[in-house]
Amino acid sequence: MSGSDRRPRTGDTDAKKGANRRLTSEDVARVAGVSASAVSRAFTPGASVAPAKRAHILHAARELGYRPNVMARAVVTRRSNVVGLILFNDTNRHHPGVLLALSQAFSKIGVRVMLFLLEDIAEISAVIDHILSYQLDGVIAAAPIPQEDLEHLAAARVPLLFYNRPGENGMASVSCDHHASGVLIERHVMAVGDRRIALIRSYAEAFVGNERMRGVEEELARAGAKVVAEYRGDFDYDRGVAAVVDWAASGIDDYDAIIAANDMMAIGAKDALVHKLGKRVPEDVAVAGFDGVEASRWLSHGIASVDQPIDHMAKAAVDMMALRIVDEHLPAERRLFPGRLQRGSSVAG
Amino acid sequence: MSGSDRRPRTGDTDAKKGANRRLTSEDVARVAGVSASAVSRAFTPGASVAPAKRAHILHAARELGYRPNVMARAVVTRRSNVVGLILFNDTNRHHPGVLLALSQAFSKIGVRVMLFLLEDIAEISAVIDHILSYQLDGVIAAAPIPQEDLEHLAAARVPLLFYNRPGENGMASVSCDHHASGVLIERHVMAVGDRRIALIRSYAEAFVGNERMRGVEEELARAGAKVVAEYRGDFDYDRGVAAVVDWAASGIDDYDAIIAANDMMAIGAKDALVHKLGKRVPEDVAVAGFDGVEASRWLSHGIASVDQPIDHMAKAAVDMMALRIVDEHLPAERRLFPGRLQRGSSVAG
DNA sequence: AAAGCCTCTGCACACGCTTGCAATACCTGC
DNA sequence: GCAGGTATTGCAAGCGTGTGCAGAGGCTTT
Repeated sequence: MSGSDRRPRTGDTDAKKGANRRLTSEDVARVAGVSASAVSRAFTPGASVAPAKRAHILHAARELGYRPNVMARAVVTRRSNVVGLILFNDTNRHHPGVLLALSQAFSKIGVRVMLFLLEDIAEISAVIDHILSYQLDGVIAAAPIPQEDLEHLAAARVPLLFYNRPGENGMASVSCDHHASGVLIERHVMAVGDRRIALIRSYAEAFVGNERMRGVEEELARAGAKVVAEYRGDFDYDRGVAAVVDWAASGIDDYDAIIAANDMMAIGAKDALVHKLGKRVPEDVAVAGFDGVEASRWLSHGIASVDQPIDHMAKAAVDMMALRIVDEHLPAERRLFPGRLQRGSSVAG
Repeated sequence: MSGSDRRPRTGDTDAKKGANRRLTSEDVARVAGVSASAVSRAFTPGASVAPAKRAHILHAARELGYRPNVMARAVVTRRSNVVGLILFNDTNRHHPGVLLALSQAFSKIGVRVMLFLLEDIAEISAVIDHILSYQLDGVIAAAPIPQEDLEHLAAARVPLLFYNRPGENGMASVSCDHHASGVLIERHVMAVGDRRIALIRSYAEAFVGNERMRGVEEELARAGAKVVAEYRGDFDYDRGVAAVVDWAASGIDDYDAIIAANDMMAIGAKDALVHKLGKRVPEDVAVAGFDGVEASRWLSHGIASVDQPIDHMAKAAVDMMALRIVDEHLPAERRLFPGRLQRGSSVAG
């Protein structure tokens, strides 16, 4: 039958500029003997098309290899089905599960992710600019956003959701309760009798690290324990090592527990204690961290930590975003998830 | 021909449905007292606009907070400035640097990345479908792609580039020379006198793992060393542990070196040797892996490995992709990068 | 048999942008 | 002063899709 003749771009009926046209709904329409509108409706769930005709059209489309052009659709519907994800590169490096969880949760509801991995906080304004140009449906930010850019996003009515960040001015957020996690880990450390605590902080602007340490310090003060050493790190393994080495160089060695702002630094500290100072963990010094990353559970580490329920968090973030995309007047919710204590051989008991 | 009477259904020039319109080039045009075309040209580098007028327009645009709608632009120019990145989730988990390097290299040339993190290989066809719908400018795949989908991509003229994969049928690819890396690490292990080798492989479909092991085995045979144990793993730490535990359970303990298909498994194997069997590394058994991941260099691990020059590879991949996007007839190149030996305390010497 | 109703369908326009083309302005030389 | 050239500019026709509206049937009701 000449009807099923596969002729994607020859000039039989129209002689268009066939040169490099892509397949369009009109091509399918011609083949299926319907209008372009019908094709559009066939691809729109719930649209008004006779079931038989829809099947026929979809068949023809498949035959030709046609797929609706999402960009064009986005122009008219003003919905791209793409969200932006802003992450610091070290979030991914220190906790790869976050990206994975978010990406997959979005994938499940058919939303695509445009990734913005920041190396430097200074890039953020440029990134927001791109996001606005791309008319993304929403943005999940695991990074601080300058006031000015917040306003731009608001003006463009792009729903914004903070992940593991405070929802400044009542903005929506999904976060682990890092303060509570700090309290939790400190109690765990105290429970085995350690009272002279050394702290390895994150850099000063890191919300997550600060909250954790705030929790630790409050609980520690409440229980009458003492901070005998402090170090400002940056979430990296190397800084954990450096902390312990520096303390030793300064003659500080009267701590009986180290609490680091994340697992990577905790592991670094533990490694330095064991391999540089020849101490035993946990007998001489206990070590604890946060995040419950994979490496923290390795046989050689066994770091006591506080896990983040990232799968639940990701699901919540994605659900919330989906709702806010549909209804922009939805009140901004702030969801907080409790961390879970992960025991480890780095703290006795 | 009463066609010249174009009345877009608005009574006046303004008074549009202001409700939820976004800012358009026409808005800027009105304010700046020019046509929409002029606005478009002002935003197009190299377009023909008087410099003074361009400045004026850009100023007005900034004042209003206008940004060109990239989706609309993409519809007409057929270029979205977005590429798709297909990765297995475990690539990111085991080697987070890859995503980072690629993402940042693209960012530098103003190209955005749409991320597809696969959990299961079965998802890939659906992903390709999405990619085609989104009319992405190109795709970098660090995963195998079924023949059928390759054809779809080719039909849509979407440039495809394999990353750390064979460029099947002469397709473009950027890859580390994993076979050579295998030879390299095996020589390194042999150099310290170890001749009874135990291998921890990846799963059977993993190209990277297979190539590495092929290199190892060739070199090993050439030098007259022997494979005394084998285990099929999957790139995960746990499988490294399991390999050693399983061998012990089967009474196999005459190997003097373990070579694993990646660092994570090497670390697992080393941890099991030390913490489960009470052996010493490297005195009793040497351990080596591949990738040179951060954790491999930690004090407690010190895994001998072969590093991939991922920054160079990423840059090459991005450059190549950029060229292929501009010129679709560019011959498919296959670039191979040599790995670099990373010494570690897990292999004596 | 006429009226009423529901289900489908195509037309035409909109979405926000780019770009070929023709028209205008400006400048040069004579 | 004018012809000829160049640098800008606006017009209008797309790009590929969604969708309100009106019309066409088909079916039930009276």
